[in-house]
Amino acid sequence: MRVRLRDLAEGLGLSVMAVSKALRDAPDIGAATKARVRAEAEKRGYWPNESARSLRVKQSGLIGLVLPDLASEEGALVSGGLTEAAQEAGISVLVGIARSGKQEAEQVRAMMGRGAEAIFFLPRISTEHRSAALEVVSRAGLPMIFFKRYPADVGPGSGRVSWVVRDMGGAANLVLDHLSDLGHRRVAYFGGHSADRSHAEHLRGIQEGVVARGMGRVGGIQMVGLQPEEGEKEMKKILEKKERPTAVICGNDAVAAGAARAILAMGLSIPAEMSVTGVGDGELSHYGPISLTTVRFPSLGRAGFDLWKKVRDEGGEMNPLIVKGELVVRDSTGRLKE
Amino acid sequence: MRVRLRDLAEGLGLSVMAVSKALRDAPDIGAATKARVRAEAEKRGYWPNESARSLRVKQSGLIGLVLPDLASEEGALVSGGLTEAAQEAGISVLVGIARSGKQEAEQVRAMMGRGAEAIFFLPRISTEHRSAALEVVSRAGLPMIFFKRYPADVGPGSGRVSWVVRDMGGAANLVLDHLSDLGHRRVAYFGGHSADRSHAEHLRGIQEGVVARGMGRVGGIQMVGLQPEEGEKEMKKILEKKERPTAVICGNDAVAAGAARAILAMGLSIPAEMSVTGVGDGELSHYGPISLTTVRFPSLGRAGFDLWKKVRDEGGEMNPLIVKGELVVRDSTGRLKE
DNA sequence: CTGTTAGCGCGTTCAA
DNA sequence: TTGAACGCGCTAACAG
Repeated sequence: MRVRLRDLAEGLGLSVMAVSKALRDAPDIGAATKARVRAEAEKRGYWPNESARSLRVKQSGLIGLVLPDLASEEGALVSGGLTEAAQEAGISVLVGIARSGKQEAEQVRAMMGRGAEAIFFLPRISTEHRSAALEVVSRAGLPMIFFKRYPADVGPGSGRVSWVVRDMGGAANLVLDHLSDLGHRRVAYFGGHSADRSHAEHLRGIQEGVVARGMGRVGGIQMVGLQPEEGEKEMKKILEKKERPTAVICGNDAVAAGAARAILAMGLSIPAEMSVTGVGDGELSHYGPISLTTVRFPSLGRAGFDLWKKVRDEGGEMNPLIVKGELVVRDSTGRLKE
Repeated sequence: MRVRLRDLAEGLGLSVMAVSKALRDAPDIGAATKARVRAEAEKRGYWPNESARSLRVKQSGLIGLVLPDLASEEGALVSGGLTEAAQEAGISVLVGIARSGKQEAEQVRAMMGRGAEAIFFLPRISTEHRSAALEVVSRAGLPMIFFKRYPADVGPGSGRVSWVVRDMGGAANLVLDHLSDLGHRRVAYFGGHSADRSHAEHLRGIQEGVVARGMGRVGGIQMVGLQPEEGEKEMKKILEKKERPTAVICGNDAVAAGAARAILAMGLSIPAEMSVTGVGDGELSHYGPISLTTVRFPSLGRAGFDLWKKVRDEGGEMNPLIVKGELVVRDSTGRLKE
C-alpha cells in the first residue's frame, strides 16, 4: 500500500540511495535524475516514513504539549500559538491531557517514547511541591518549558528547564493606575489561588500597589478554579455588606464575568456604580455580561516555542520569560457617578 | 543518554530478546527474570523507542487531528473528547491547525509521514467542493473521520471515510417546540452559512418546523463566521424594523450572545420582550449577556474516536454518526409579557 | 523458559 | 555522479 524508497528505486532502475538523495535535493545528484525521481514520487504518492527516518537521524521533529484541558480558554492561550509556531518550523505537536500528577507523568513518558525533543507543559493548579513529570523529563535530559505556572522544584537557571509566565505584577499595576486615575479608592480583589505563582504575584502587586497609591483597604478573596460561578457567588456576598468597594479587580475574565453578572442582577449599573476588571482578553471579556476592561497578553505558546527553537538551533541556555501585558479599556470601568 | 534494550540486556547478562519480552509481559519468560528486568529498567530509566517499535510492528498508535483553530469553542468541542478518548486507549494524538485547503493537505501529509493510523478532521467552513486533504488521505487508504462538516466529494458509505455530525434538524425542532409552547409565533433566524451542511440542515429544520407548527414567517440571515459581532449587528438591524419577531433562534451560542447584547442595549428585556436561543452550551451560554436557552450536544470527538477504534479492532465499516442534542432551558426564553 | 537470526525504511560512510 | 554495505532500536519467527 505504502510506497517506499525502494519501490521508487525499482520502478526507476536506480538505487535506493540515489532516490533518497534526489528527494532530499542532495548536491551530488544530477538535475535530470532529480526531476525523474520527483515525478515518480509524485505519481505514486510517495511520502517518507518518519519513524524510520528519525530512528536513523535521531531527531524526531516532534514536541509534546501537556495541559489540563484543551477546552478551556487557558489551554487555548497556549496550545494555539505553540502549535502554529511549531508548524511553521516544520515540527509536529503531540498533545496530552493530564488532570493528575500521575497522568502528567504518563503523558510525558508516552511523548518521550515517541521521540519528543521537548516537553511543553501547562500544569494544572496544584499545591504539590514536586512534579513527577518534571522528574521524568529532566532525568531524560529533555528540555522542558512550563507555561503560566511552574512547580517549586525547578531550580533557577536549570538550563534545560524554563518557563514562560505572564507579568501579573505588571498587570496589577496597569489596572490600579487605570482605576486610580478614575478616582477609585476602595477596591475588592478576586484572584486565583496562591499556589499558582502568577496569581500570588498578582495579589502581591495589588496589595503593594494599593498601599503605594494611597488607596483604601482591599477585601481579597482567592479562588481555586477561577470560574464565573465563583465570581458571581463572592460578588453577591460583597454586595450584601454595607461598605461596598467601588471597583472589583479580578484575576481573570471568567471571574469578572461572574462578578459583573451579580452586579447587574442586583440592579446596579456598570461602571456608573461599580467598575470591574479582568485579565485575559478572551471571548468572555467581549461578550460576557458587559464588555470588560482587561489585560491582554500575547500568546505564551508562541513565545515558549521560540525560546526552545532558538536553543535547539543555536545552542545555549533557555532563559525564563516574563511576558508583559497591556491594558485594554472597555465598558466595565469608569468614573463613579456622583 | 537514552537507555536501550541492549543496555539493559548487557547490564543483566541477558539477551535483548529476553528483556524485550519481559518488559512486554510475554508468557514465556519466568517471573523472577521479569522482576529483575523490570527493576533494572526502572532503575536506569528505560523507556521504549516507539519509532523503532512502530517501524517493526507497522502500527504507530498515533492519530492525527486537523482543525482550523484550537482556541475556538468549536475546536474544543472536538479536540478535548477525542484526545481523552485516545489517551484512554493508549493512542497518541498529533494536532495540526489548518486555515486553507493547502495547509490542510500539508498537515495531513505530515501526519501520514509520522505514521498516523487515521486522520480526524474538523474542516474549516468552505464552499469548495473538493478537499485536497481528503484526496491525499483516501489515496493512502487511511481512515478519515470528519467532524461537524464534510466536503461534497465524500461518497456515501465510502467505508474508510466517515463523519460525526450534530443532528441540527432535531435541534431546530427542540427549539421550535419550546418556543411554540411558550406562545411565540414570529421568530427570526440567525444561522450559519449554508456551505456548512449542518447549518443548512438547521435552517431547513427551522423553515419546515415553522410551517408545520403554523408559526409566522421567518426572517432568516446566514452568517459565515457565526461570531458574536455578527449577531449583534444583525440584531440591531432587525430591532430597527417596525415588525419585530418575538424570538430569535441562533445557530450557535456566540451569535445568540451577540444578539442578546444588542437587545439588552436597546433597553428591551429578555425574555419578557424577546426570547433568544443558541446552540452549543458553551461558556458564552452560561456567562454571556444572559444565561441562554440552548441545545447541548455530547462530545463529537469521543464519538468519532470510538467509531474508528471499533473498526480498527474488530474490522468492518465506519458508519456515519448523527449525534442528537438535548434542550437546555435557561433564562433567555419565556412567555411574552402581555 | 531463553537465545539467534533477520529485517522494518531510512541515511551515513565510503568506494566505484 | 551513483551505489553497496551497514546499522539505528525493536520484535516476529523459530531454535535450543
